[in-house]
Amino acid sequence: MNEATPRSDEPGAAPAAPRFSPLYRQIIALITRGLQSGEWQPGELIPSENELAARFGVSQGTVRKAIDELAAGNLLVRKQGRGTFVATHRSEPAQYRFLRLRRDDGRPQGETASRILECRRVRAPGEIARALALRTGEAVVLVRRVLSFDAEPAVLDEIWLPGARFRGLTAERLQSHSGPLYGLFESEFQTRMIRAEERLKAVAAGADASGALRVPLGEPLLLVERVTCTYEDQPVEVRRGFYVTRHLHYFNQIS
Amino acid sequence: MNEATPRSDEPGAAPAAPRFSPLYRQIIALITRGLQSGEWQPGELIPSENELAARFGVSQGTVRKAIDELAAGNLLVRKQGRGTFVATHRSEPAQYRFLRLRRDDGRPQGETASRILECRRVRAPGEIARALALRTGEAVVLVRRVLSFDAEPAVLDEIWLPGARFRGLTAERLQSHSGPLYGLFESEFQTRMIRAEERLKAVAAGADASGALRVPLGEPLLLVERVTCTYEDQPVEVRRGFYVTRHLHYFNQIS
DNA sequence: TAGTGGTCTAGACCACCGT
DNA sequence: CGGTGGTCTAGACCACTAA
Repeated sequence: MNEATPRSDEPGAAPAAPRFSPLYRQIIALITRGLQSGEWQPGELIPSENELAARFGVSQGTVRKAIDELAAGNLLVRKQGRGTFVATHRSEPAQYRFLRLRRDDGRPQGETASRILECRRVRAPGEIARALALRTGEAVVLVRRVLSFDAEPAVLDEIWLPGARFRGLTAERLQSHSGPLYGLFESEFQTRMIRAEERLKAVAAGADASGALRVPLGEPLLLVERVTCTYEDQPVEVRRGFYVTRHLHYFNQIS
Repeated sequence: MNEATPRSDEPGAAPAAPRFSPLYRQIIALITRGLQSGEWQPGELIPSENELAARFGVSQGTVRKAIDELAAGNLLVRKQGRGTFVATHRSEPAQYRFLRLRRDDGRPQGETASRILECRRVRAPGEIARALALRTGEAVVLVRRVLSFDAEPAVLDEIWLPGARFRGLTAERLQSHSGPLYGLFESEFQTRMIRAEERLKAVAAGADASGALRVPLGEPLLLVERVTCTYEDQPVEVRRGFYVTRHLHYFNQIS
C-alpha cells in the first residue's frame, strides 16, 4: 500500500469506531469498487493475483486473502489454472442460489416459465419506500408475474424496484427475456444482486393468488418476503412471493 | 506430517476418486476426530496453533488454515488473545442458529417455554428410519412438545431420535431441562448437532396441531421438516415442526 | 510450456487478553 | 508481561488449464 498505510489509525479518532482496518480489508474494498464501477463485468476475468498485488503495492498473499473472502461471498469465482472471474447470475451452475424451491421428489425442475401479469411505474407505498431506502411517493416499478414449473403455476411474485435504477423496464422486455430475472438486471441495468434476507410465513390464498395460481381460495401458501441488496448492502428490490407448496418445498441449509 | 505424506497419491488407485488431499484437510480430519471422540469437550479450550502444529508435525500456517475452516463451519470459535474453543449450543450468543423464528416487529423474543407432550420409545416408521439411516423397526425416541413465546404457543414439534444414541431420554429429563434442547443433547448424550437441512411448506392445521397450538382448524401453518446431522454428516435427528406464523416469521439469509 | 490459482513453510510484527 | 490469535511478507513447489 503506497499511501494511507492502515497502521495509522489516529488515536484521536471516534472512540467506539473500529480502531484498525487490516490491509486485506482495504484490498477487498478496492476490488469491490472495481466490480461496482463495472471495470470488471460479470463473467469476465479479473487480473491475476500477482498483477493485483503489484497494482496495489501489497504481497500476493494479501491479495489472495482478499479474493478468498470475495469468493466466499459469491462475488468472485476462482478457477484453478484459468484465473478469477466475476460471478454472474447468467452462466452460473448455481444460479438457484436465490430460488430455493425444489420438487418434493428429488427429480430435477423441468421447464421453468415466467408469465408477466403487469409492469407499471407507481409511487412507492410507505412500507416499500422504507425497505428500499427511498422517500414515500418516489417512483418505483411494480412487476407482477407467475412462475410455472412444468406448466404448473408455482409462484406468484410481486416485485418492487427503484424507478431510477430500472428506467426503461417494460413488460415486453421482461416477457421476451429468458432465464433468471437477475441475469437481465445484471446485463441491462448494471445491477447485480448480491445478498437477500427473506421472511417466510404461511398464509391462506386470497382471491388474487387463488386466481393467478389456480388454487382454491384459502389454500395454504408459503409467503416469502425478500429484500435484496446489491454492493455495499444497498437495497434494490423488494419481493413478495406466494409459493404453492403442494408438490414443492422451500429448501434451506443450516450450517 | 510424519507418516503418510499426502503427496503420495498412488497413481494406480481408484480412477474417479479425489486424486489429492492437501495437508490442511488431513489436519481438519485429525482435529475433527478429537472433537468427535470427546478429547476436547464443547466449551473447552483446544491447544494453541503452535502446539497443534508441533503435535501434527506441520507448520503453524497449515494448522491455521485448518482451524479457519472449522471455525467457518461453526465447529470451533476463535477468540483473539485467549485461544480457540470448541463451539457449544449452551453458552453461545448465537445459539439461535437452528431456531430461525423471529417476531414480526423487531423486538426480542421474550420468554421461551417448552412443554413436553410426550416422550415414547417406538419402532421407527420406514420414512423416519430411512432419514436416520436405521433399519425400519429399529428403536427410536419420539418426543412431542410445544414451544411458546411469551406464553403464546408458537411451535408444535415432533422429534425423532435414534434409540441407541439417546438411551435414557425421558419426558422428566426433558421437562426439567432449561435452555435449548441441543444443549442437553450435547452435555448428556455426547451428541453435538452440526448441520441441518430443512424443507418448508405451508399446510392447514389438522386436529392435532389445532388443539396443541390453540388455533382454528385449517389455520395456515408453516411446516418445517428438518434432518440434523452430527460429525461426519451422520443424521441423528428428524424433526417436523408446525409454526404459527401469525406474529412470527421464519428468517433466512441468502448470501 | 507459460501462466494461473492452490498449498506449504518460516519468520516478523501487531492486537488483544489475562495475570 | 507472556501467550494467544491476526496480519503480512517472501519464496518454494504443486495442480490445473490452455495454447
